[in-house]
Amino acid sequence: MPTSPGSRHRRIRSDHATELAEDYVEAIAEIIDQQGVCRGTDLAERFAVSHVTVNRTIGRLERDGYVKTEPYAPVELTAKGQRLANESSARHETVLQFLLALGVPQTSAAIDSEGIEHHCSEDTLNCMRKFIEQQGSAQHNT
Amino acid sequence: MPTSPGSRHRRIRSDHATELAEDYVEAIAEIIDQQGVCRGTDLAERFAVSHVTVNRTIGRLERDGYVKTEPYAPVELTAKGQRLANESSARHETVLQFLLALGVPQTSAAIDSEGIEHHCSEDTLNCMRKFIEQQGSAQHNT
DNA sequence: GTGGAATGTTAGCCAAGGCTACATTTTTGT
DNA sequence: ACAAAAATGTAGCCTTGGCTAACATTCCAC
Repeated sequence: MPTSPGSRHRRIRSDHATELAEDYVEAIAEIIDQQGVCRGTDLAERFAVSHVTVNRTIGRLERDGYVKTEPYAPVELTAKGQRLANESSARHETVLQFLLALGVPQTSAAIDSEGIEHHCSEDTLNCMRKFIEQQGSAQHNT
Repeated sequence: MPTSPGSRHRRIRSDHATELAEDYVEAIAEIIDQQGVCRGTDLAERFAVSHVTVNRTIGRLERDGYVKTEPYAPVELTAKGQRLANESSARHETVLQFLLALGVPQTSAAIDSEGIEHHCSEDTLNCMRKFIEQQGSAQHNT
């Protein structure tokens, strides 16, 4: 048992707390990018939950400063939310590209990357980036 | 957006539901292996939660058929629980060895592997195993 | 400009996974 | 043997993240 017992699990628990937030801001940014605005309904469909659940989750995101909402208006990201969305989506992309470079089939890579992205330290992400590069240049010699 | 929207997230949510169970049975098996028996206190310390939380989690595990308990007695795994523990710990080990082979520093690898192990499909695990083997044999040429 | 569809809100329910405080049982040390 | 300490159990509370049902608002079409 290296490092203090429990510390790792505390980290995992706090990860969980922000996972949903990350998924939401990432989705919101993507939807705004694609469709101009993001409505609750879009998120409900995306996450396959009821619009009520979306509503309350958005409420927590607003409480925590990630989004701005007005009644009956589309959801907008704050600067903080935008920042989190960017980081999150960059991380997601890294993990996805890494899995593909590793040889994981598309469908599995897409699914797994969404679960894995929330649990990668900078160390791990760096190694993934390095691997992607190496694979890219290795293409020549194959 | 390949595959039906939402289906992935449903999967991620149901993953979450079994994550704790996997972590617990894995820890229980390990503690029994090391110390002969596993008490609630051991788990509370391991996961850095109160003994009350452990107690209730164990209750759910018992309800779901993973463990057997008697009041004031150590926790024991059922066959089902043992099986899950074995699978879980094998997966954990694969992910850990993979991260190390990738070049991730020990500490980060240990932490990340605990979060990642729950989100890897068989496809991904297979690719990880293949990579570990290749790295192993590549040692010779370095 | 009114009615219906789409969207948003509120109320109230549930389970999981946290907690503290207090009661009970078991173990341990003298 | 027995008191103190450690472990376990119980009661009751909280937040998150799900849900349905009922109601309110907005928007578009006609």
